[in-house]
Amino acid sequence: MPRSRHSEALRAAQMYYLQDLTMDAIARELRTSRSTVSRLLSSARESGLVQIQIRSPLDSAPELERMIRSHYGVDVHVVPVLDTLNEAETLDRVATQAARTIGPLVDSNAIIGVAWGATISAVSRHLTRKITHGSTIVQLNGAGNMQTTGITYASDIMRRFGIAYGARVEQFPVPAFFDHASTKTAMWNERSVQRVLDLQARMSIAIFGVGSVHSDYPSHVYAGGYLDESDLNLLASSEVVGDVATVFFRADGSSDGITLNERSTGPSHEQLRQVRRRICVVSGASKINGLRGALEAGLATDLILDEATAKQLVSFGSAP
Amino acid sequence: MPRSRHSEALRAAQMYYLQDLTMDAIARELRTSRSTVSRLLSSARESGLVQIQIRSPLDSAPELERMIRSHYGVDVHVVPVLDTLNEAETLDRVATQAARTIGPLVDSNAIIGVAWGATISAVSRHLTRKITHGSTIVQLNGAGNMQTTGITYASDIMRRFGIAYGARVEQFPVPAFFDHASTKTAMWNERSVQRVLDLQARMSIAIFGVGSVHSDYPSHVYAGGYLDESDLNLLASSEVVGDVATVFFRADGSSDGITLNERSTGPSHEQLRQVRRRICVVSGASKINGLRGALEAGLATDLILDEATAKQLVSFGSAP
DNA sequence: TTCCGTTCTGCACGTTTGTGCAAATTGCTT
DNA sequence: AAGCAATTTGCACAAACGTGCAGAACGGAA
Repeated sequence: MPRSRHSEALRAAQMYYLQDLTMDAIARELRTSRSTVSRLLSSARESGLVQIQIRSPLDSAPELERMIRSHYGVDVHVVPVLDTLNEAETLDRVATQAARTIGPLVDSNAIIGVAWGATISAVSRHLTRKITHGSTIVQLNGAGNMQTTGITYASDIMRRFGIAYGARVEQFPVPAFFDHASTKTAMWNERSVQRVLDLQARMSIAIFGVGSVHSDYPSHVYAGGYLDESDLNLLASSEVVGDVATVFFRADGSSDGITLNERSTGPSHEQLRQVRRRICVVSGASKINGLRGALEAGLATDLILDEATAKQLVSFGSAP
Repeated sequence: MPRSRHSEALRAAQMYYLQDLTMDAIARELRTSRSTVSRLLSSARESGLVQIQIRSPLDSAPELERMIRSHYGVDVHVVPVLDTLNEAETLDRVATQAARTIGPLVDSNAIIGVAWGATISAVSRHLTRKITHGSTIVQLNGAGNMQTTGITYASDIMRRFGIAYGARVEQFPVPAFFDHASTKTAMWNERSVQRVLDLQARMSIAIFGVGSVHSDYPSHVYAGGYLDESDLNLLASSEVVGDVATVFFRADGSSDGITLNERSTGPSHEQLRQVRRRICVVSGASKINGLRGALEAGLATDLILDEATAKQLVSFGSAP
């Protein structure tokens, strides 16, 4: 972090990536050891000084991407992963690639809405740093539940985003679901809450996963003590297939008349669709139902998902 | 270039650069050998699929860059090079970095004006591929001289630019200087020439070096049989310090009354200054006089130069 | 100044990556 | 179908790279 180290890292990065010198040659010019140069380059990469991106010309994008793109109208990034890998490993790789894909989209003065959940948590752990000015990270939905405040879990995610982009972090200190819709109405008039809602209304980027009701690997929302027995029955009887930021929808993307949403703290689908860039990260084919619903609802503009799930999506999609 | 190889390269690049797998792991997933993966990655880099760039946040840009930027109002990229290296090696490194710096600036449908000379020739040899559509490379000034047509030399440069960006190439088949201004006037009315002039008028990017009269290592223009004895005397008596694309200027940037310019085929300074992005590449401190003149004339918006020359520029600049 | 905790450095080693070469494959021609 | 030239592959080796560790350098606090 000291100034001269930073500028040495810049020099080293220029020589390595722009002039194709070996670390050895750079070490000699910088009068230091090769291992130091290796470390300088690591830090240049980590601090976002070196940006590596992959631009796949649309016309050479694989079949899979083209089909999903044309069917759902989203910008799609399929993460190549062997179908045989376990869920945890797949998640890790999707998250790594998602973090790197998001990086270039973040700009100065952006307001970035971030949901919480296993997927986004994994993404937050792989973010690479990029210096921006005046950016804000805003939490999309409350995280408290009946047993715990859930605050640390969600706030760790938020904090990691904040650090990566040098952004201010705005938490949303409310439960995930209110017990009574009237409490929500009351809270929504509180000025502290309104500040957060106002930021959400001005988001330029939203980042979220999806929850799926019939997932082998149930989302936090369905398993973590956020909903009680009667709530779960309610979901079943409303034909809910999944959620985005704790707001539920059916297979056709509709969400009207799902009473639980009146007690949820996430942004309504209508509001979410106002956001210019809405990035959905999905790992694991068991989320396919939730994912399809979210896409039908038009919640995402960008979709990052593993190859196996992408294949599922296409095989369903071709016979609607 | 075959389709499947291209998409294998894309997969490999995603796994390597976006998921941090080793080549070994990628080889296993792709059911091929590690060396093939190594080659796939090379081709992904060469074909411009992988873009590596270095974004130096302005506030941490080294002293040197800030001073030049504020003094001359150009966007400057100082290439770190030991002051002790010989000219040829310095040129090679400046050219490599220049080529990589130019890459990201080239877009589809761009019209790119390219001058010729030792510096730009070196740059052309280091270009990395980037696929664009509908771009055009247009030669800025004629290359013929009294002994040879100069065509192959200049056209090699042009061709390399064309290949790198998948662009159409428009040569400018005229001598560097006419013997008589009247011939130029006549030629300028030819439709074949007008097509080129029209393209030049619509350039979005211009790329050029500078010639310097008092360079140890004189430019092609001053040594290559383009000018005769009396021309050189003419330059001396007009206090010319250098040229850009065979159009001459004095130390203060002025070029009025330099009669040789009336016979030159390069774009007038006035015309050049219309171009949105004007990239000047300079290697070697002996070009300092020409460079200062070019900057005074406001010919460049972007300057790429080696560190030693940058230091010279600053030390002059601070005592104008 | 001396002490101690922290950060940085270079070494040595193991890992990862690039590349010349011969064999295998591909694509085209006859 | 067979032949041939051009390309691609895997091997084996050499070059380049990352990192744990011990010692050096640094930066306060006493």
